[in-house]
Amino acid sequence: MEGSPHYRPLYRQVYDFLVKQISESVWRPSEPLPSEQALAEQLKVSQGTVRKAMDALVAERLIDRRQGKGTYVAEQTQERALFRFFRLAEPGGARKTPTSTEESVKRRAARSAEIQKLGLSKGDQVVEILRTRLVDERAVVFERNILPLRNFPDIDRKRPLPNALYAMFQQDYGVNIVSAEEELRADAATAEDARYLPVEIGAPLLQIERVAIALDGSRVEWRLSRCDTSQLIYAVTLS
Amino acid sequence: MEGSPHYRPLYRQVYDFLVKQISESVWRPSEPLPSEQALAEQLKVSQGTVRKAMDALVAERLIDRRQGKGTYVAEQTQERALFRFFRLAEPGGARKTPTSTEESVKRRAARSAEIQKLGLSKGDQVVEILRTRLVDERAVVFERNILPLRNFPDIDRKRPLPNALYAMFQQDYGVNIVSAEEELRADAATAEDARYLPVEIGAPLLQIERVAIALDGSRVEWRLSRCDTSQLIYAVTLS
DNA sequence: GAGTGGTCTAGACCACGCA
DNA sequence: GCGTGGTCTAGACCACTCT
Repeated sequence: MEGSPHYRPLYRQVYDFLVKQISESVWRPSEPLPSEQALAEQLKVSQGTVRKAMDALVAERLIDRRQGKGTYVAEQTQERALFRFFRLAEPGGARKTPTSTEESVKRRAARSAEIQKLGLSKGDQVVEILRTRLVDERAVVFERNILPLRNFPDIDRKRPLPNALYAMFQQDYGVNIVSAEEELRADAATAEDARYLPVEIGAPLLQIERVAIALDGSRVEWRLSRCDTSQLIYAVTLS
Repeated sequence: MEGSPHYRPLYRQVYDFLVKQISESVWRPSEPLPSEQALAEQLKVSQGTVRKAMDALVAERLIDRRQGKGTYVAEQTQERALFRFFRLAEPGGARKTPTSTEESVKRRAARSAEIQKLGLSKGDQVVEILRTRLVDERAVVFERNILPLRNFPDIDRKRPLPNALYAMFQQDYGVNIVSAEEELRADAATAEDARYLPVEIGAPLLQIERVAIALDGSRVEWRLSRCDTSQLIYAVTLS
């Protein structure tokens, strides 16, 4: 009793171990984990305990279980990464695949808003990406991404950038995005918006502000999207 | 093996049984279920199987487990129902509690858009509720609700309507809302919007269209909210 | 101390994928 | 037919709440 103020179930410890292996790339995306039995023996716990730990990882979409085959580290394919967080769709729900046109990629010192949103320190550098995203060959989103350079050391030298950045985050930098906090509001189109999107100044746009959260809880992307929702809608399911 | 094309695990059958008890109000909101052991004996399965079935119910927020005490049918208090689905908050995430002013409640025949959205039949009746919702004494949302009369027989005679309709749905009609599909877009304020909200015609508003889904999968509410997001934002966490 | 949910085990058996 | 994940059991013990 005394000496252990915080009770920590066995399966939690197994969970932490598994997360560690994945985040340190001991097991890499699309590779199989050892079987549940093998892990149970290695960690000296029962198969049920390993299973319970894995249940949480499945829920967080960090691993995939395939009955009869094995358990694999989930891979963020372009397709999967896109549809997980890109919410623009046709009214009714049919998902649309966007393409993206890169406008600019710049490295610079972080500004105070960015320092605050991303939990950086003064003097830290960031990479700013401006893109226009098209659906059905129509420009519908003008997007500004801010990435801490420390998490993505040479990202400003990679061209072209893929459509789904998060797949690249995982592949090239070992950064797994597990969730994103979004704040939406309606706003009038500015002159800058009108330069990138076929809208009139003053037209209503949907602004999406996103902070993406990595596996270790750190905030690794700040994104501001200005969306023309005259043809598309932003779809969410609350539960 | 033949004769059973669809494999149906035991815990699924237990799950179905529990859902049935709750949806038929055999166990009512805030009341305790029988203990896991008691249910296991009654249903002739092991405690672990009952537990696994209940895990799903916890995830769907239909029951609450309290260690040392028991398992209870989740109760949609005003507070809980509100914060579960009402997403307007201050920038940064601090939740705001809205109040509501009732503008009108009318019973009428369903229109074709409503028939389609709610899966009704021609000639079915609906109740239409118009409300203005205030945050910090400021009108920020103008809202139109469409409810099938068949699900809520005398709802047009209840006054005043509570702030959180879903708590009343559960309490008075046994209807549990488990999820909601929302479609958001930016739109310019119309003359009607300007009558209810302190905004200029043409100002950008956030429109939220929601279909609420009940425990049995049926769509029981269609809601259109027009929101002034000059002070507040719509907050979601994607995961 | 009695009763409830929560964890953990060891072992059996089922469903599935593949060679 | 073997190996993997998926289900199910019976029983032990732990943590928590209330009396």
